[in-house]
Amino acid sequence: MAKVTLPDGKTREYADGTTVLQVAESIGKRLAKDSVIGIVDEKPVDLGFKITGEVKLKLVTKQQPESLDHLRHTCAHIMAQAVLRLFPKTKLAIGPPIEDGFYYDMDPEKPFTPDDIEKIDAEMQKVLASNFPCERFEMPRTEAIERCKKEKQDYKVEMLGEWTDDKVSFYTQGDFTDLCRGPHLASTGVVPAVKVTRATGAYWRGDEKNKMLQRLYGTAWWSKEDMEKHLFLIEEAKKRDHRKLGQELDLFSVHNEIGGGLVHWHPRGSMIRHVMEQEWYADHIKRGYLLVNTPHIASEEIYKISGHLEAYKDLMFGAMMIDDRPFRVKPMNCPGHIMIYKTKLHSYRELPMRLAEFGTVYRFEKSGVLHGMLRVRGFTIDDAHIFVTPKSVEKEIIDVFNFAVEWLGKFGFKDLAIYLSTRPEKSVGAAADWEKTEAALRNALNNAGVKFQLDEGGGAFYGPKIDIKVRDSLGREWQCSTVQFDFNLPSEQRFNLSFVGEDGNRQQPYMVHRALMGSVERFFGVLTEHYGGAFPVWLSPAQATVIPIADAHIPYAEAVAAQLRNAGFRVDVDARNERTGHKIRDAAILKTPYMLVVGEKEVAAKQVAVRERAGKDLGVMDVTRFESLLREDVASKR
RNA sequence: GCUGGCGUAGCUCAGCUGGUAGAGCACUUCCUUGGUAAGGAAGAGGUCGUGGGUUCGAUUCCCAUCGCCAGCUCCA
Repeated sequence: MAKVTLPDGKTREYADGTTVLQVAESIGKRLAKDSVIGIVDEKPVDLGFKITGEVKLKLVTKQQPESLDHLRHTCAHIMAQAVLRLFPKTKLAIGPPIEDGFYYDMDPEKPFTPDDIEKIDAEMQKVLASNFPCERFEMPRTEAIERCKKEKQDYKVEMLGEWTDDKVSFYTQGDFTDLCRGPHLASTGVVPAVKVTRATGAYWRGDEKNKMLQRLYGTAWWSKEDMEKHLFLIEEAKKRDHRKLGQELDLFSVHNEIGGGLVHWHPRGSMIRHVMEQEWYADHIKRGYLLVNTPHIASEEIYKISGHLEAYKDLMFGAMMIDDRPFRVKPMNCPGHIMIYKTKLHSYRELPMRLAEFGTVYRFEKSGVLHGMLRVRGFTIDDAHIFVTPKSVEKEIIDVFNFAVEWLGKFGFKDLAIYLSTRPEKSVGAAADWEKTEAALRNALNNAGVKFQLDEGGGAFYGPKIDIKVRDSLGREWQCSTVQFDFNLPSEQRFNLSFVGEDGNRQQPYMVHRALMGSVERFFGVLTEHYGGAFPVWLSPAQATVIPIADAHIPYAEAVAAQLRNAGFRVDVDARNERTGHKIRDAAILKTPYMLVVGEKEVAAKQVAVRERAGKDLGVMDVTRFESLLREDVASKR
């Protein structure tokens, strides 16, 4: 007798060897139809799994999000099956489900072309149509190694050699068999919607020392509509790509002749940056930060002291000789701020001392990682270094964290991912200090009630950090804010910083490195995608465009613009010899928040006809009335 | 850096198997003075990323190189 306990606590009895599917059928037709796999005693199993003895059973149905993982896992196998049919000599590596889809890493004789992808996709449809049952069988691991050797599946042999299980499982679906832990869908025909999306390279086991394999990506869903929706969202995301918008909206450019990863801010982009910087300065001054400015190059000597040459060398541009001394372009702003701190003796009463700067740094990033404004070689950090007594470091860290959250909120970033990043491989300082400071950051976050994830080994070389990441339109996470705890640079072995304590003795301060935006370039890129280029009024490079209907109305348009500019707003006049519709369209494409149409009637009444960028007509109003409308928008960061 | 793809006018792109280039938008001029997402006409604009090679001849084929794109690795 098999005794099955269901999630609701009820127990049912079946004959030994009853399958999971049969149990589902005994409960309800609908349940049986929607069940994808079973979970027996916490272990996922196929629907065909035969139950014996006393077990707990949970059925995973299509309605549960995790069922998609199993669908996609089976799809990875179906894709591999299609590939082997078309390219029999392909060697298979691994094929897991991922967010929104799956991939399979493989080693074909020739890399896949876009044409191959279509063929593979078509072949997959045939596999679906055949509705092969996915059948599990087991064999001893040693036997499995022999089998895979015979089939020349080198990567499977390698994996099997490393496993310790005595028995391993395979799955067969029609003409295809693959080593796999399972579970799988009952048959290939169960898959309603699947598509191969792209092929790229990927290192075997993610290690760049290993061979580069071909990774085929695919996506799969429980309905065609879900897949269409997903593909549509991807298309929409492409429209928001900051590189595309950067060109369309005339925000920035990058030039071959000057070099990759070196961003040129155009007037419209620079205006947005300027507004952000002004806001930033005001917020920092309000919180007692002190503004500083430091040079872009420095003698190597300083980077020996800081440890950059030791731990950060690969990311620094090469040395240039000046007066027979090697100099470097700065990769970080901390040494300069530290030197300012060191110019005099400080009392504990002065701390925390917060030195802030928009510091432009240059880092040598490998050419393949450069990406618009999000990954560049020269960028400006909205940097600050806070010199703080050990006693108040935890409070300062929380203050900074809250400052960062408030700052991101101003730009509509509410969905944040927070990480605690611990000691990296290349690091300086004693292990005990690392443990102590990691614990301090953890405490600070816990005490503030912040939920966070751990990023093992993701810290800076001089200390652990708290990172806040935001998502771009393609779902990629980008690090913006960072709060870093540094006990290394102030130490005797480095810059030997001190302050005079209450007892009159010299003590060593801690440092907090922090940035709210991280890189201004990256932040701007993410922001552009976030708003889809439709910047809120307070940030928009042009807040309104005055559109005279005919040449006769140009003087009045200029007068309106002058009045608004006088009031502190950014206003253009479109005096081109074009029809009104044309000018409206162009302003809409540039996503200018307001269009002020002025013709004969407006000139006579001394008014403007206001239209929003999305098309809404706000009617005719006095210029002063429009002025207060703008003022409200700016004040509320709309 | 690695694997694959791409690189034609300011932008978006056409150009089959080799015979030195085309469209739309943008730009300039003229006509038009037009009321809420493209008024009309004419003109100008390219050593087809760069350097080699094959060929009587290369934007087209081959090699190298640079850049961009998708990922991998790495990272703010």
